[in-house]
Amino acid sequence: MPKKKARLKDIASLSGVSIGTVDRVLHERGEVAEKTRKRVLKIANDLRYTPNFMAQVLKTKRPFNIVSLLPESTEENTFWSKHPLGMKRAMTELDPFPITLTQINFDMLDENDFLEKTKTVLKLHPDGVVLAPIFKSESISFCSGLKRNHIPFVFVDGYLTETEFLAYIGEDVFQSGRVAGQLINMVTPEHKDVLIVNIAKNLQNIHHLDNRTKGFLSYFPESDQNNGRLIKLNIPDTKSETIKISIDKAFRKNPGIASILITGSKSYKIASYIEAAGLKSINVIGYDLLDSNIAFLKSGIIKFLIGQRPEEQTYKAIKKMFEYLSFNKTPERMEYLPVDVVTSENVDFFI
Amino acid sequence: MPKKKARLKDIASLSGVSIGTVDRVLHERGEVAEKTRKRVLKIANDLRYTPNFMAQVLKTKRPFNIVSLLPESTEENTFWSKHPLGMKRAMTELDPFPITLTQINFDMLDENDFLEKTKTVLKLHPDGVVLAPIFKSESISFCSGLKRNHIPFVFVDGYLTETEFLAYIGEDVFQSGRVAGQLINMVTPEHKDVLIVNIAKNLQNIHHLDNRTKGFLSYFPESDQNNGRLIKLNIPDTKSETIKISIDKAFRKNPGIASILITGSKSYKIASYIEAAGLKSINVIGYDLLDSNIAFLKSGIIKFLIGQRPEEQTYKAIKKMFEYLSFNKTPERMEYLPVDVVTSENVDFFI
DNA sequence: CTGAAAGCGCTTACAG
DNA sequence: CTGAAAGCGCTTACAG
Repeated sequence: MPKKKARLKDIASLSGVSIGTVDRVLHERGEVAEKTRKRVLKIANDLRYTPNFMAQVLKTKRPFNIVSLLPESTEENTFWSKHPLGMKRAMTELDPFPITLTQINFDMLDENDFLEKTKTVLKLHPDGVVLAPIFKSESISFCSGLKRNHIPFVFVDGYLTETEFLAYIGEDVFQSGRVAGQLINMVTPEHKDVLIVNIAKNLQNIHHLDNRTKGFLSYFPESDQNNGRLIKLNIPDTKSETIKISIDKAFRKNPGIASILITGSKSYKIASYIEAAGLKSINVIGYDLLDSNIAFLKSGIIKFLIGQRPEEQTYKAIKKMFEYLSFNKTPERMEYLPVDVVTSENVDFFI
Repeated sequence: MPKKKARLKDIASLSGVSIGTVDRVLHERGEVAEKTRKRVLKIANDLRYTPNFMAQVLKTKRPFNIVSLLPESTEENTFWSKHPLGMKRAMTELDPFPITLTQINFDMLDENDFLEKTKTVLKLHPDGVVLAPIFKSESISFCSGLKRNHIPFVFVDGYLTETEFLAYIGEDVFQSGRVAGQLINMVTPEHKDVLIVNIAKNLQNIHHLDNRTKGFLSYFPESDQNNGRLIKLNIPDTKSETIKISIDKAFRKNPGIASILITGSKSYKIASYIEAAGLKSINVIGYDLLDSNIAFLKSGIIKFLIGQRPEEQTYKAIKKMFEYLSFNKTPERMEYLPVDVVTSENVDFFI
């Protein structure tokens, strides 16, 4: 069974031609008599020829340059701090291959900065681009530019159906909302209310969070448990003071609240309020394994965090782009990573 | 920054020697004047030389033979059906390299069969072995035989501290018990009881399940919630009839039971009973994503399944063994895979 | 339309 | 102790 691999040489000698001719046939470079072609093809097939990968790579020296365009991680928003790690891991694995990666970051609160950075990317003449399409219309026009230049691109974190992206690697946002719905439903006592909190400064985030909220709400009609109310609260600001005031008000209006879902990654801000207010019996559920969230998970204020494997997103994005460029391997277009349910007892495995 | 990689040739010309000499220095094959050695080493260092992986593999043709020794998947126990898939995935990725894998399976209810199969393994003169040490004393003596023959071995599913294994990839069994404890604690109403069920035919399994049970129980003293009792039930048989009788009895004796933990992979057997008895409000929590368990998860009878990524265990075992054999890369010795919390809403991502 | 040859970077056996 | 050369399997430019 582990019979030796056939080589060009084997095909050549069996077909009575030189390896040059065999290669021409196999690579469809033409200039081969039809009769020869057929014969060679048949023998290659019979021998189940597959090229020796090592020799191929050793020989073809064309280097590919990948450029990533992602939001920069800030103190206010550390969600994006994991993404570079995934790219680093991918690049380490791909070290033997002739590829380079240039990482460009933009300010996710500033569309003009994004526009600037797209120009920087184009100037680098990338062979492939990995990006997070935070700003919708700006991203669409950037992607159509890439398309015009025949530069393939892979999305992480979100995707735009308006563009011809090579692949998307990331969360199934709607479904991650449903998972939150199910978890909240399990831990909320009957007839108690649930508060759904959106904290978002800009429109882009709101769109994303809306999808989660839709998924979350979609869980409930089917469920026979829990008849409490689902109360939505939008907080258009990330300041602790604003948050405190909003939540205070919500609690006063709705004394039946037993659980809170935070649709974005800032659950630590709510948890911090809950802790200060001594509301230990409230179930807090949020998203993303930020250090500050994990601290509240471990101290018991946050019951569940839902993870979306940011590091794996970029890791896979780089790998897929590489395989596409180097070996013409067309990737699975939509790859939804698992929605991880994380508690204080299993969180250590995820960090 | 992506400056071109240094080659032997570069080092050779800078040191004023031939590439043969450079190679001798770098591989510590001796027969080099100390002065030359030092000079070459310094230059190699300055150039940050790392060998071209592709060229190395292309040249060194020594094939490595890995043998796996795992329980066979049976109709009664499909847990082991995922493990071959992980090995297959690893082998597909490693297709370009000269390795072979021979899979040997044994009957996990028959120690004599295991002993027979260990002989088969040795006869294959493997360069490395991947095994699940189900039978403790038999595995220990087999492993010491491997050791004597300088054959490295990697454990999956469990490990034996008595042996000099190269690596373990698998669950943190105790911690997976704690995760179960936490989940049960979250969904069990106050003052209600929890039933812990061990279903095991043979001693080996009991040992494994005991560790989970210990982890499970360890969760409770710390918790301030839930003051119900924790009732243990051992069922020394996997027949549905025996199970029915045992559970019936447990329920009659303890009407306060609100939740059931099954410490092994056979929660579908309990779920089937619960469904038939119409006990919809009982929380059932079990382990492992067997098809039959997943069916009950989706139908709502099982609330949580805890997954241990069996496929990833063997995938990583093969990869680590390969990297050790081919590139002398000593792996992380203990690799605990994440304890996955799986519900009906996120299960599809895991299969 | 086809073949012979050089060369990718490394390893190894051989000659000196 | 050191160098020159062959060869792993493939690709590519060149000669005919």
